[in-house]
Parts: sequence; C-alpha cells; structure tokens
Amino acid sequence: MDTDSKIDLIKKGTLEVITEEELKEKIEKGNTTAYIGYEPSGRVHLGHAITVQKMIDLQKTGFKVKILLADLHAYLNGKGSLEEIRKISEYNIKCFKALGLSEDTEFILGSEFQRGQEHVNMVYELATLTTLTRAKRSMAQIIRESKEHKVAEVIYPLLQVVDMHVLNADVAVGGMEQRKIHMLARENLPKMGFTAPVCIHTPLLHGTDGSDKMSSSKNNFIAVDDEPEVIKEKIQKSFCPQGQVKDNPVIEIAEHFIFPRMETILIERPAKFGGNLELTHDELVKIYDKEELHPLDLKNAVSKHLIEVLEPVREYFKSN
RNA sequence: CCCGCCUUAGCUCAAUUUGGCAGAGCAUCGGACUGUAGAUCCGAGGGUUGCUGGUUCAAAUCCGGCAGGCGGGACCA
Repeated sequence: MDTDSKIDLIKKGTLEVITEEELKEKIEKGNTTAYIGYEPSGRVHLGHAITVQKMIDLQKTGFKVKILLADLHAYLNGKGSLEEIRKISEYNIKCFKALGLSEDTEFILGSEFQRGQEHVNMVYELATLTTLTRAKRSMAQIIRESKEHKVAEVIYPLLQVVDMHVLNADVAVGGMEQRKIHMLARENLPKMGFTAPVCIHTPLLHGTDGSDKMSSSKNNFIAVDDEPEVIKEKIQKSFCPQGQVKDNPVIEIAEHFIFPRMETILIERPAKFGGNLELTHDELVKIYDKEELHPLDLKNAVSKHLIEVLEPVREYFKSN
C-alpha cells in the first residue's frame, strides 16, 4: 500500500484528520503508534465499534495500536470504584478483541502508569498552562451529568493529554466528543517540549432513540455482543422517520457497519410494496430521501445484515 | 471553626406554614393509531421522603445527632 492509499483508508468514514500533512510525515517516517482510550463501560456498543474499526484500519496501514482502558478516567468521572471499573475493563478487552483487532494490539490499564511520579509531575505542569475554563469546556460532552462539579472533572483532560505523550502516540483517535481535549493536547504538549499527536475524529453515532449520542447509560445502544433477537428488537424500536436521511440512526448503522463490508445491501420487500431491491449506499440514500423506501423495509434489511456483521463477535464469545 | 438554607420516584419538583392515605410533569413500560420508530391519545408500574435517635394514637412535616450539597461569615503571621 502506498502512502496515499494508506491516507485514504485512514480518512475513510472520519470527520477530520488534524492534520493530513502531519499524518503523511508520520507514515513516511514509519514505526508509528496509534492510540485510543476508552472509559471501561458496562456494554461495548456500536459507538465504540466505529472507533475500533478505525484502529483496525490503522493496523492495516502499519500502525502499532495501543488501547488504553481508562479506568482512572472513569473513576475521575464518577463511574465507580477503581476495583469495579477494572473488572469491567476485562470484559471490554474481550469485546475489542472480538471486533477483530490483531494479535499484537497492546491493551494498557490506565491506573498502572498514570499515578507514577513522572506522570503526575507532567499533569501538574500542564495544569499551570491550562485555564480552568478551557479544561471545563473540553469536558462538556464527556462529563457525567451532575450539578456537583468535582475538581476531578478538570484533572481528567490533563491526564489524557499526558497519556498521549507517555504512550508515545503519533496518532490519537476518538469520537468528536474528544475533539476539545485533543486540541488542548495539540496546543500544550509542544509548550512542554513534546510532539503533539495527529488527531483523528470519527462521527458520533446517534442513539437508537434518535438522541445525539449512543451511550450505555441511556439504554439507546446496540451492544456488539447482543443476541440476534435483541438486535432485531432494538432496530425495530429505533427512531426512523420516513424520508429523513440526516441524523437517522438506522441509516447510520448501514453506513458505518454494512457498506464498508459490501457494495450493496439487499432489501427484501413484499411484492405488494414493490419487491426486492439491491442498493448501493448512494442509491439507498437517494431512494430513502424520496420516500420510496419504507422505514420498516429498511429496518428489516439493516437488522439482518447487522446481525451477520456482528456474528464473529458472538462466535468469539462462545469460544473464549 | 461559626451561622443560614437545602436533601422527597430515574430526573425536575409539589405536599412542611396548620402532623392525618406522599402527588405532578418529564422519563420508563404496555395498549390504540399509523405497513417502522417518533408525535398524539389511553393506561400501568415506579418510594427505606439522605441516615439515625426521639416526641406523638399518628411524622416528609416537630425536636436532637450525623452525612452530603449550596450560600455567607470568621481566620489570614
């Protein structure tokens, strides 16, 4: 694969790469590392899977992938005791592996290195460079909802910025909610004499209820290890206005999980409603926009295909 | 350290004045209506009233203690 096709693959399905020029330099330099951090979560869902797929793309282009199980971050975000969170992270690692990351993926537990002297000193230094407003703003889409704002809330982004340096990340990946923390890193790591990573942001998947973000706490997710009946039921219950492509979770699932794996989707439809259709992504969008495809037919097709796409995950769980 | 206010369903809050079956909105679940979902109707579930001790026939309500939150004061070589 040449550099340009690597960049194309990396960019595919993302909202932004900051910056593409730097990415090119990194690739040409070689021996590169890509990093992403996840707060351990009770269920690993399609929102997580979008970024995991991107890490797999990065592996295909020669990146070493490090996945941070950000237990300390989750702790700072009020998700429970470190003990409880660590336990969940074991399950998360299993989910990530089941999604197809290669054998040499490195999984790192945050609390095992983030409390060391060197790390803490860097956090303090960064604290002197970062305004309180900026730190709080960077957490707007990440912090657990609460009126009782804790100091932990502003330590969180600082810790994350230092992680990027310590984990030697050439590239940092995250959903768009991570953008402001990433920008903080790009601005402040150089001030500390370090190199800031290239930042890659993926779109956030809407919840099945149509809300802005799929999230395990809101029960609007499809888990990667959900059983076929559950997937079918959740898609059946999903928000899906007729003729509306924008912000439509069912369309998004097709875009992010079906079309990357196949050129066309087969839509099975009773003859009285027009019979079967086989559509490319662009055709699907066009025909749905014109209200020539009924949401229920779309849902049936998407659940059938999604169930197939996630089959390897369920298989992995059966044998591991 | 001192003073005041607050803590009730998953969430936001009523009911405290005058002790008398703990309610509403939103959310959740179910039904109706749509060839999906949502919206809209209709219905249901949901509670250790922060914890604890007391007064009382009876306490969310009154009294004491504790915890947490918010605000103020004091201290400031």
